[in-house]
Amino acid sequence: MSPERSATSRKAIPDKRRLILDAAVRVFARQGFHACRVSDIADEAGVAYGLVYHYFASKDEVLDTLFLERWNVMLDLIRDVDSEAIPVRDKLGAIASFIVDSYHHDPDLMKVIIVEVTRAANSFGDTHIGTIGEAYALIGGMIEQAQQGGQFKPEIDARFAAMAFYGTIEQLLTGWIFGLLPEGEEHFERAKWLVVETVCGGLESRAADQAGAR
Amino acid sequence: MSPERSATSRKAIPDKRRLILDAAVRVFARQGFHACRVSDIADEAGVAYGLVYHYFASKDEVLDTLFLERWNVMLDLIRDVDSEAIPVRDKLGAIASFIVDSYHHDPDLMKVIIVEVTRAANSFGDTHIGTIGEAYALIGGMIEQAQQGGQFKPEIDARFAAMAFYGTIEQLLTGWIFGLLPEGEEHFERAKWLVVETVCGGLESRAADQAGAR
DNA sequence: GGGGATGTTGACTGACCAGTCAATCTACTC
DNA sequence: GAGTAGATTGACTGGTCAGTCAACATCCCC
Repeated sequence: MSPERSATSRKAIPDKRRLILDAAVRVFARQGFHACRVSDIADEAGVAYGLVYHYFASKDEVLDTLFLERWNVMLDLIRDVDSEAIPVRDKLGAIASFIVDSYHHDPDLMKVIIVEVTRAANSFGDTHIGTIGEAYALIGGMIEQAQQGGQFKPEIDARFAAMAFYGTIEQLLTGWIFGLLPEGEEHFERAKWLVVETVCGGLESRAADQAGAR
Repeated sequence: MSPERSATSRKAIPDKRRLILDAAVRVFARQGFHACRVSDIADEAGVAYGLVYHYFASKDEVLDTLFLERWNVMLDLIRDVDSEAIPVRDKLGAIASFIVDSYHHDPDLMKVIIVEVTRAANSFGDTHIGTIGEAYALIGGMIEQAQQGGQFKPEIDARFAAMAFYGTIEQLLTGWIFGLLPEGEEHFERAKWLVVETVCGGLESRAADQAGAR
């Protein structure tokens, strides 16, 4: 029936599965994981209730799949960036760009990941703590290297600095998700620059040496 | 029966209510809001199931109460700090200190607030979006003032900068909550300094002017 | 010491929903 | 075109749990 990629996929397996995953993103984003029913996902996807359980063992597994799909892409990107011979500022800029672009292209998915996984200490966050922490650790490693190279000051624990960097980005996304910050192409582009400039360069103007500084 | 503050409180109303709230903090922190039952709260508090509904209209109202109690204390502190005639760095430092100390003194409560409210875009976060946003706005105002005064560079949108600051703190708490960062007196003290130093001064060492800098 | 108000109890109910399953359909093989 | 394997359907079930309520306890005022 559907003309696209019938030649690529040996059997027609992936279509409906993907349909369900994409529908789940929309439903989770709109109602939240706990508040929605599995039937909402099936309805949104236009398939029968039972089909969700043909492709996924449980409601949880649907969210797990969505999270891991995206997070692993990010981990790959971070590793790629890390292996390049470019300044830290550019490395961090590439990561910030990736995350902001991810939100730009699929805000619902990023909303779900942040709201339902990344901060969900008692449910999905706990399940995926290893995977989540890996990203923090990779960024931390990058920063540590920059400290050893003299580009970053050594007195700030690299792990803490990594959290500052990632926390800044995630809070920007949160601001967009909650409608507290202006969205749009220009704002997204500006945000990428801002994250790097804030975390690397700081908010203080270079000219003035603060009176209260040690 | 209980000797403490029987003279202070006209009637013995507050005791059991407080008991329930404190028990709820522990239960929410341990199991999560959605995963726990109201009977868990009652059991933890050592009171009958129905009593929870004598003091609170719903399970939701228990969490609402916990969040508002704490968040309003923070809003008061931010307003107080804002009205003082001290450098921005000290103002931001005072806010960071307050939040870190809050976590130090009652990690469970802060865990619940961050995990269940601050990022819960589809449930409690949405309900309290006004109250939450007020904190961001106050911090943003502080930063804007510092920009006008020349202490902070003007090219970074103050609202975005406020998110960077708050996001950094919240991510540190998240790191502690998930067991990804070391906890303890020294680490908490160090974290306060780190937040301010990172956000105000940046990660880059002053000496080196980056090759890639514009 | 009567009587109203407030505090406290826990069994019960009604709704809700994740997950099951037997039946039906589709597509491909030989 | 019979046979098989996987895809798809949706009615049903079993357990869970928020919130109700009627009864009992305690306190305090007159």
